[in-house]
Amino acid sequence: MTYDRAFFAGDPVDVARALVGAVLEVVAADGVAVAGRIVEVEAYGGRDDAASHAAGGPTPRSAIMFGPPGLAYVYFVYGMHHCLNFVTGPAGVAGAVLLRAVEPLRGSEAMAVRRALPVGSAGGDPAGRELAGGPGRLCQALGIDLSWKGLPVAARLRRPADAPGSLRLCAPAGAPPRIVASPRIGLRRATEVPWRFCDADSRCLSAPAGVHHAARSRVVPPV
DNA sequence: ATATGGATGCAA
DNA sequence: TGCATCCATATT
Repeated sequence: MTYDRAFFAGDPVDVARALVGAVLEVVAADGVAVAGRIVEVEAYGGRDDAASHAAGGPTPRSAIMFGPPGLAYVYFVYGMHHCLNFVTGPAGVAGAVLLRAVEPLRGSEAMAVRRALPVGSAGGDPAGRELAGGPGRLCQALGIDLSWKGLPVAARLRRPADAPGSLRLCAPAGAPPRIVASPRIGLRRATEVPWRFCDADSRCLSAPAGVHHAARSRVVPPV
């Protein structure tokens, strides 16, 4: 799997499912590099999706969702949190995938510092869920804010090394994850579509897979 | 359960 | 220009 423009040009639901298990590497503005395994995402559509920022057409905030695929869409919510999305679909068709949780792989110390959590194993959170289990936590742990909006997601390593302010995706390692689909979280509208995709075996989810909607959760085959 | 906090978008 | 809303989190 290569995470190039053609990959992101697909349907947000397909892209979301395919992203579970992928490794996200981030070099923040301060030069600190961290990496995490994507364990929870949500798909958002265009005008047809009432819960999408793109419902009702482009606005200054959501216009990027109507543009070319493979760019970061970052927005600010609740006065204190950032959320990271990847734009999907061909230009003219709005869509995005929200990154809701990653499992820390490298740089968990830096993540803990950014999250104002105790560094080291004394915190009693060995799974690291508090580091990046949740869309706002994820952005804080990875050092992502509004200035990242519009940045392309690179599929390959830039040489000799990625410059500060870069996003990169790497193919999953090991066995493919068991993926659970369930309704999206925190929405008031369009709660019926099961467009949240979680690694069923991860302990770093924002909330356990399917707890909110056990009856409407199901294991889905990989893309 | 509730306080927090600022941008966004639409109505007025 | 005002105001309800918002893809959340930490704390009680």
